[in-house]
Amino acid sequence: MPIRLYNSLTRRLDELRPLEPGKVTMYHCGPTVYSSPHIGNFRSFLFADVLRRFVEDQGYQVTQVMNVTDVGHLTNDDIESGEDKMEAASKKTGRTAWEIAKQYEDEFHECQRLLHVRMPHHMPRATDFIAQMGVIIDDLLAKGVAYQVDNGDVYFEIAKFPDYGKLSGKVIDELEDGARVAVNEKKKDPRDFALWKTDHKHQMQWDAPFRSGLRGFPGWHIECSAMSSHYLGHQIDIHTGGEDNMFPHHECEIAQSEAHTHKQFVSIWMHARHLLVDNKKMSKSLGNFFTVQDVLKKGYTGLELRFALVRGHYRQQLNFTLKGLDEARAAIARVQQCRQRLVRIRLGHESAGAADLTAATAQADAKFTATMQEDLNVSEALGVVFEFASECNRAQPTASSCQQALRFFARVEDVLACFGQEPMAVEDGAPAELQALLQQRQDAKKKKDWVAADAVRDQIARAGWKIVDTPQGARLEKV
RNA sequence: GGUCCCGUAGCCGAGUGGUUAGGCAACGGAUUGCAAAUCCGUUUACCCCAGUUCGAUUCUGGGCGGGACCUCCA
Repeated sequence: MPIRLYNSLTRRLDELRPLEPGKVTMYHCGPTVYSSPHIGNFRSFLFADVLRRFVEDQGYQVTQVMNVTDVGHLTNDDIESGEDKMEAASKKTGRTAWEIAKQYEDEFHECQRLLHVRMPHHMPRATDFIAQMGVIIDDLLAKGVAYQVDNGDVYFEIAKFPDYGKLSGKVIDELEDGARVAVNEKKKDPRDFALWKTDHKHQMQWDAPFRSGLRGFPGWHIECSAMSSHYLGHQIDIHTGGEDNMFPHHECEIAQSEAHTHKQFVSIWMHARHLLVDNKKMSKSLGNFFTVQDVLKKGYTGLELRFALVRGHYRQQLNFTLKGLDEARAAIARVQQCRQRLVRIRLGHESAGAADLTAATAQADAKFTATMQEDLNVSEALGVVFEFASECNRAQPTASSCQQALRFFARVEDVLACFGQEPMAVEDGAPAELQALLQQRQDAKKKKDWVAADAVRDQIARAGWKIVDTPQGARLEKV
């Protein structure tokens, strides 16, 4: 069965058919490093991560590139006063744009780690690709699809690229009601977008690679064309981003890349819906704005946050709440509890039964694959996982069945990474002093001294462990 | 104003033209000294109105409500 993915370009589910059999190239529009990454950013990046993991799970060799935008992302692309976000952050803080970029890039990587993201193979910075951008700009000028205005700015000329609008479906009439289209007098068409901005005062400035003497910095869109072609070639299989990237960013990428190469830039465009918080768009003014660190400071783990952000279908708005994180915690515990028991039976710490889970495991595995193949239906796939966990809990399985079931859970973890590693058998992990306390409690229980027994239980709980009583006796589990 | 998406039980969230999604929460039961975990059972579903159909939550049209993009945002 093929993987089918919703392609924003064709507006239907398309089969993933890599240009090179067995290999898949992916490009993801990454962070603009001018502020701390927030949970909405990571909804998109975790979607990309799950996509990569599942495609790899299906046997493809994936090459994944995610850019770091550290220059050129204007606060407004069309207005002359549009300011580079890095520059704006610099003015606000009194630190250099380079320092700011470094700080937030590091913070971004830290968040990736905390959220169990499989690192992309390449995470290039825009500032390291000025020369490559220059080559493309030069070519676009030579081809006559870009033009330079008197102050040196270079713009891509939309009129020379009839396909402009094919991704977003935007057919912009110049005098659209309600849309705030500011007119830059220098541009031939308001939709024309900047490839190069001439600015001698900009902190981050380079000699225009296509014409010396013109100090300035690149436009935002051109970096993605330069970096994706550098690492992945002129044509790539999948390109992702948040829904807001579709227009104008991706539309512009298509225009400049395809005008440059005359080849179809991307086979499948995928866009993640934005995250809502308390059913509202996340914004600082509403007080519902969370960075990744904000959430972790509240005592939630990266895994719990990952679960909460990944569990909904990527093309559906997902409502994030703190309560949702509590639910995530409970849901994760349910699966880990189940795996814990399977591990114990496999190792002989708990008695095995006669139930054969082979068929149930194979069925869950096949269902998991099928739901994920259909446009990454994570919600339904999680349903399969939970149902299977219940099935395991109900059964008194054989040791080898446990082994099989655990392999399935390991696969789920490899793809979704939202439950955690396979739990250890608890005997392997409990410190000796806690084991001694456990024995004390057993003694107290024997004497029916419930007060003493409960006191010991509380003491163990404070150490981060809990007592599990079973018909076979009591044992410790890490909370 | 233009383009588009959504409206499912207390909450979150899949899916389907006729058969239990799932998670969390709540309640009852089993188990337990009491808990925890686990199992069994239960509760309130498909926004409204028309239409198509033997039958619609699922398709079509209209209405109401929420959201997104068109401006920086993942």
